[in-house]
Amino acid sequence: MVLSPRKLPKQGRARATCDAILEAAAHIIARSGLAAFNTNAVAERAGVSIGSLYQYFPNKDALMVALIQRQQQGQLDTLMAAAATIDPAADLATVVRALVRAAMQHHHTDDLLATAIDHEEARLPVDDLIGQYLDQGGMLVAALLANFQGQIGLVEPQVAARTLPALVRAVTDAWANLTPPQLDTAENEAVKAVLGYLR
Amino acid sequence: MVLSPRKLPKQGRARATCDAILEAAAHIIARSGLAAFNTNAVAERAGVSIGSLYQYFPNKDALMVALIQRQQQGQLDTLMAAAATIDPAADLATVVRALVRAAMQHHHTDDLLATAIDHEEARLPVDDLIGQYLDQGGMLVAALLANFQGQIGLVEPQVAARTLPALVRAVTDAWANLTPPQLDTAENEAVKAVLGYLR
DNA sequence: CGGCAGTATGAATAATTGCTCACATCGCCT
DNA sequence: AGGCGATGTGAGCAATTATTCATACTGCCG
Repeated sequence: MVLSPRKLPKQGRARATCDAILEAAAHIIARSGLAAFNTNAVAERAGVSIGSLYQYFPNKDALMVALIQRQQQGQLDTLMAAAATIDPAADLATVVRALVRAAMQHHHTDDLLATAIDHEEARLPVDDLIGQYLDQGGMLVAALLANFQGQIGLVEPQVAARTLPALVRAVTDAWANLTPPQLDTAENEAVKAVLGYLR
Repeated sequence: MVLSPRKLPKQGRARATCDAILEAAAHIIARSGLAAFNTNAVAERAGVSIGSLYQYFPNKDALMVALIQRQQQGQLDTLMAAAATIDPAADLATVVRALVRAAMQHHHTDDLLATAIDHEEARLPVDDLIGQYLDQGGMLVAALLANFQGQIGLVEPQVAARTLPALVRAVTDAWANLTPPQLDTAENEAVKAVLGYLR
C-alpha cells in the first residue's frame, strides 16, 4: 500500500488545507482516541470536504504516517528550542532538566495521541522514518551531553534518543496520572531517573 | 455505556468459550493491531459464533475492558511467580533483575498488544481497575524491596508499581527494536535504569 | 424421562466508514 | 481576458462492522 503523500501542495491554499487536515486528525485522536479516528470525521473537523483529504493522502494509513512525521518534527523543534536556551556553562543536572521539560511538554499534554502514535508506529512500516528521527534527536542529545563524558556512561546517540524520551514519559505518567496530578514532582522524578540511567 | 460482563459463565463449556474469545482478541491485536480488532474477526478466530460473543460481552468496549483485566492478571501472576523464586538472601541488583525479567516477558513479546492496551486504558473509564492492579503490584514490589530500605530512596508502592514497569518497557524497547534485537543488553540496561532510579 | 435454564448459532440489519468520481471553482501565467 | 493546471466539493458506492433476535442445542436436576 502506498503511504507517501499523493501530491504535494503547490499553492498556499493547499498547504493550509493539508495543515488543517493534520491538525484535525491530531485533535480527534487526542480527544477521543484511535477508535474515533476516521477520514470523514477528520475532513469535517478540518472544515474541508472528504475529497480534499484524498487529494493529498492516498489512504487513511498515509494520513497517519504524515501525522507521525508531523509529531516527530514537533518534538525535534521543541528539543532544539530547549537546547538553544541552555547556558553553555550549565551542569549536567540542569541540562537534563531542560531536556526533560521539553520531552514532558509533548508527552503529557496528549496522552491519547502519544499512545496512539506508539501503537501505529509499531503497526505501520515506518522504520526508516523513526530511524531518521532518532538519528537527528540522538545527535542533538549527544551534542548536549558531550561536555559531561566524565560523568556519564557510554550511551549510543540512537539509543539515547530512544530511551530518554521513553524514560521521561514513563516517569511522567506515573506522577501525572495521580489525583491530583503532581507535575513538579513528575519533572523531578524524571530528572532523577535520567540521571540515574546516565551515570 | 455498560462495560461489565453481560452474564457470567456458569458451566465449564461457557468458561471455555469466554477464554477462547479473550484469547482470540489478544491474538488479533498482537498480530495485526487495533485496526484489525473487530468483533466478527474475534468470534471467527475463537471458533464461536458472533452471537456467543455477545452473550458474555454487551459490546466491543466491554470485551476490551475484559482483555485489559486479563492482561493485568497475567502480569500479576508472572510477577508473583518471579517473586516466589527469588532467594531471600539475594542482593538488590539480583532482585531487580528478576523483576525486570518478569516485566520484559509481558512487554516485549507483544508490542502491538501492549501499546494497544496503553491506548485503550487512556480512553476507557477503567481508572478503578488500574488502581486495583497498581495497588496489588505495588504491594508485591514494596514487599520485595523492603529489605533494601537503606540502599534506595523513598518510593510509594503505587508509584513504584506504575513507574517501574514503564521504565523497564522504555529501556527494553530501545534495545529490542534495534536490528538485530539485543535482548541481553536490553535486560542489563533496564536493570541499570531501575537501579539508577531507585537509589 | 421431562423440563428448564444455560449455552450456542448465524443470517439479517442498521450504521459506519474508506474511498471514488464527475464536476465546480480558483488563481497563476501569457 | 482567457485558458489551464491546481484545488475543492460532496453525493454516493462498496465494503466493513457492531449488534440483534429468533431459533436450536446441551446438560443438569427432580
